[in-house]
Amino acid sequence: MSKRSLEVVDDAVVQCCSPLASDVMTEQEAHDVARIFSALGDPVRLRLLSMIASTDEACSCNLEEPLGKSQPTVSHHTRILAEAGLIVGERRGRWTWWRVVPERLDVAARLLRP
Amino acid sequence: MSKRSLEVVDDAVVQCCSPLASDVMTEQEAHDVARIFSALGDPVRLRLLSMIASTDEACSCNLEEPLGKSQPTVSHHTRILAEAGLIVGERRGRWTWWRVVPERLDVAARLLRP
DNA sequence: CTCTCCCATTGACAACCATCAATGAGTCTG
DNA sequence: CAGACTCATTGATGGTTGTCAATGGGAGAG
Repeated sequence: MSKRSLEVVDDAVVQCCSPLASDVMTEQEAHDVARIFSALGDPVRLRLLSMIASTDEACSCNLEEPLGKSQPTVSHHTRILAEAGLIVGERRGRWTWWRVVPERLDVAARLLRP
Repeated sequence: MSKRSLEVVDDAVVQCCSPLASDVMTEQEAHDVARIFSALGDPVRLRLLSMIASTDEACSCNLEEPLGKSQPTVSHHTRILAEAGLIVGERRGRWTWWRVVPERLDVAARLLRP
């Protein structure tokens, strides 16, 4: 992992500053949280989430038109948001009803301001 | 934009539920915030940010090795974080010193829990 | 001035992603 | 059952992104 340490010389004396804790955030940890943030990292998904959050429950029939995106595209984005745990969908009759998962949003929010 | 409205029938009567406010979040607004979140949506950048945040200031000399990424890659990621306004870099002598911008993190955090 | 060191930029490439048309899988209505 | 409707899946395509080797541009040391 650290190829430099194979060299014989002691590099410590030429360090410019104190070393950082190498695992402030684990790779695994970072990978998990990154999935939440990258789900939020798309304008269409942000508006989608914002629409769902603006009501208790939102059905897909109302999402497609104001977004100006096709039905497969909206379905694609809702899936990504759902896989990130940010929303959950319930099939009730013909329509699927979506609502946000506030606890999941808090996971991300707590990381931004501990 | 709304092809369906070309049909003569009045679709309003068959709506499954009450319409959503179409601009809960503006397209422009979503576009701006998405840049913050997509900057956070990468595991390497998250660890990078976490390392910088763990000290008052971090110089690049300490970032490359614990990340296990090449120097151009680290430079690439710091630039994206900087363009999103999440960190600022100051060239001081040979080294560049990075620090986080807490206000910018709050912009994102406030969106997650108003 | 020259040499070394740190960082940014460029170029290239593979992997991933957003988008939509077409199609499929269920569900309600008549 | 038959037709209409809602949503998911597939396939294809153009665009974006993460990564590194190679190179460039300044800043400090000698």
